[in-house]
Amino acid sequence: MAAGVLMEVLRPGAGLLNFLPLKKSERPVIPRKTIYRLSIYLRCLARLHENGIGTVSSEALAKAAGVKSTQLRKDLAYFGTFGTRGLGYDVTELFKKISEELGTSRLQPVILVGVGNLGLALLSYRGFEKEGFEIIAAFDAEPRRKRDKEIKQPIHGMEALPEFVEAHGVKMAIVTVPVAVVQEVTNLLVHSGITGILNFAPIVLDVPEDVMVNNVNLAIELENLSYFIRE
Amino acid sequence: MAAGVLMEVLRPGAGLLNFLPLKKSERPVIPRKTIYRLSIYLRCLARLHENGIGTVSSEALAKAAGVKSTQLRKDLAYFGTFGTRGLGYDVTELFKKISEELGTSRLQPVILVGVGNLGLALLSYRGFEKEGFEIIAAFDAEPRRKRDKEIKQPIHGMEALPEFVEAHGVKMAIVTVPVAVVQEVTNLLVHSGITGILNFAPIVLDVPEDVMVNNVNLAIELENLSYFIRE
DNA sequence: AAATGTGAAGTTGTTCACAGCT
DNA sequence: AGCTGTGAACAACTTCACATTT
Repeated sequence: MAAGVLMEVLRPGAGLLNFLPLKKSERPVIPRKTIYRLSIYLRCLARLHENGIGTVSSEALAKAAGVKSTQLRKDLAYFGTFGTRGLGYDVTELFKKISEELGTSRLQPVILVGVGNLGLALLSYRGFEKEGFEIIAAFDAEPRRKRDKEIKQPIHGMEALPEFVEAHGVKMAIVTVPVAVVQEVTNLLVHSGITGILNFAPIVLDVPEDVMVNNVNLAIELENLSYFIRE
Repeated sequence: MAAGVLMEVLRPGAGLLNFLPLKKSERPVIPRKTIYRLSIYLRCLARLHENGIGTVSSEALAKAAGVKSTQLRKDLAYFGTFGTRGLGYDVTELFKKISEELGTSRLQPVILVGVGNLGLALLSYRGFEKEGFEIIAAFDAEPRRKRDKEIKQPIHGMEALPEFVEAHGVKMAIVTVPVAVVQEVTNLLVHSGITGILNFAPIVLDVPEDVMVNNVNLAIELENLSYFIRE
């Protein structure tokens, strides 16, 4: 599998489509786009593995991921050299290395805020767990309201959020609340200790420097498509 | 060469972070990232307008959009000059100009394929219509299956798709089918005349050059967040 | 012979600095 | 005085070309 998209990250003050967050780790600084592609490579490698393929060339893997082979090799070069010249890469080993680099080895707990249409769908979306994330709880201003659908996660009121986040050491939140309240909700999240936000509201969130926001804006994706397909 | 089977062939440029489709219109070639940002500016302008603000400086608008003011001005420069020096931009006028440039003035019909969890949520998602898109119909392999939720759009069987697309002149499709069938569905869509696809499956689709695919991959978004927020 | 790894070249995108209007 | 518009400088990213290894 693979295929990433591009909803780029917006940090207030830096801009759309910009670069690395300031984070000055000792590790080599890896460009954001490379990180994105590493996720894609990971999914392609998973498919190769499922099909019993043990070795792959940069050419073949790049093709599956939709990039040039030189780019793939450059991307890998940021954090090591794993290939065998004349042969290619060991699928399992490369998977493990990229996985380590991305830090996706462990299961990450995530909360979701805003149990409306979209939130409800995401709560039962299978795609997350398979990739190492688990939405462990949901929060909503009206937790008791009847939903169209049964979900396995509990829905709490907003007032329970700070304590829950601290108690469970949650660092990431998916935010699917209406645009009118999203900044307020964000403030609460940040205050509670959340440092990564996946935001579905069509607005640029104001957050401190050490908090990262990834925006997913479906209307913009459509608009973008519509621009490029017209004559 | 046992690998051939799952290597998705894709057109150069498909996938993540790619560039302009080859489309060489007479119009100035505007970078993809700029187009993305234009959509954001548009939404900021709409909010300014709602708040009764008639004039805005590049500085202020850029701040709302999360970019630098020079970038905003450069973006606009690709297709005209609309500001008044010493004063700024007329909100209504700039909105209109960007809207024209993006071609979002008219309402675009869209179909959705794959009425599962996510598809169902998107069908009742309010965010689209407000931005000029209308999902006019849905298609699914099991159109009669009972859904958890009432929606206003009709759900047709896959066999009805080609005729419908032609009859209604639909150009864009949102694809929320399982990864196992997404390529097959894509082939049908392309064959039916669809040229813009918003794909939620975690795989790189194989499409002809004149078809554009935007991928939305939520697991990758989360993975990306998780990478950048760790210490 | 086949395929990786990488410096160098090339391309694209962003920011600066300031000229030029209003 | 304030703010836009833009060439030039800069930075990031991609691709090329090829030396290197198996």
